[in-house]
Amino acid sequence: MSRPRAKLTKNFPGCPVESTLSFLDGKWKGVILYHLMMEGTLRFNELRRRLPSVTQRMLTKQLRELEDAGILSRTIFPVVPPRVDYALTTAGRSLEPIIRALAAWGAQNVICEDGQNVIRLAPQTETASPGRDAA
Amino acid sequence: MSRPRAKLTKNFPGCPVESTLSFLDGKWKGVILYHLMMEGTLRFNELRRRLPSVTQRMLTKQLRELEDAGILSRTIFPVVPPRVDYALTTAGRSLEPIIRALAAWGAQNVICEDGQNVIRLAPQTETASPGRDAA
DNA sequence: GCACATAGTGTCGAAAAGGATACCGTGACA
DNA sequence: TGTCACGGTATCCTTTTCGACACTATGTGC
Repeated sequence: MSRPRAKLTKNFPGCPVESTLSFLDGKWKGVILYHLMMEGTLRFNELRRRLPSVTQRMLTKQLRELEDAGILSRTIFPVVPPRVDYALTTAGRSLEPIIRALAAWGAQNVICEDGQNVIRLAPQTETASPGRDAA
Repeated sequence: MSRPRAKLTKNFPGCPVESTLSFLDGKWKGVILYHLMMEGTLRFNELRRRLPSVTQRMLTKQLRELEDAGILSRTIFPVVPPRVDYALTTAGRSLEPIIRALAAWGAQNVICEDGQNVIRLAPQTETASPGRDAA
C-alpha cells in the first residue's frame, strides 16, 4: 500500500493505462484485491486483520470505492452481530492477470530499504552515450 | 492520467502489489512509460506534446521521480538550445508486460462516461445469495 | 536590440487523500 | 448490569498532490 491517487480521469480521456490505474488507486486497493483474489470471499474484519495498519475508516472507504466501480460486491447478512461479505465480481476477477503481474514484478524487483521501496536492478541504460549530467 | 498517489511505502512493507504500484503512482507516470515504451527515446518537449494537458512543472517532477527510481534515464546534451533525452532503463523495460496488461484491460473494459471512467462489464457476482443491502 | 526555442526552477494556493479519534446499535455472554 | 464483537459513521486535522503562473539561461537568427 502506498499511494493516494487523485483520479481525475477527465484530464486524460482515452489513455487505457491510466484509466486502469485509476481503479487501482487509493492507498489499499492493491492489497485488498490481492487478498480477495487469493482467499475468495472475506468479511470486513477478516480483511482488516490482513491489513494491519489500515484504519476502519480507510478500509471502508476503499471498499466502497471498489464496490462503486463494480470490482467487488458487498453482501450484507441481516444478523447480529453484523456480517458483511466482500467478494470480487466478474470485473474484479478480470483484473487477476494484472494483480499477478504486479505482485510478480514487485516480488522480483523491489526491496525495502530504510522504509523506502527501491528497485533491485542496476539501472543500466544502454542508450546513453554522451555524458549523463555532463553539465 | 489520473490520480495522485501518496506513496508511503513504510505503511506496507512486504506487499509486492503495492510496492510495484508505488512506482507507477503519480498522475502521469503511466502514460509517460507507455509512450517511452512505444516510441523509444523521447526529448522533454516531445513528451510534452504527447501529454497535452500536463504542465511543465508536473512533467519534470514525474520524470525526476521515475529517474530516481531507476526506471528511466536522462541524458543531457550540453548544447544550446538544451537537449535532454529520456529513455527506459533495463528496469523500466521490465515493466513492459505490466504496462501492456494495464493498457489491454483499460482498452477492453473501461469507457468514459461524463468524464468518469466506468467499467464496461456488468458486475455480476455469482457469490451473493442473501439480499444485497437487505437492511 | 529583440524575440525565440529548450528545459527547466520557484512560489503560491486549492483540493484531495489519508490518519486519529470518538461514537452508534444490537444480541450474546458473564 | 456490564462487556464484547461486528461493521460501520462523523468530525477534525495534517500531509500530499496538483495546477497556475512567473521566471531563468543561452545561442541563434532577424
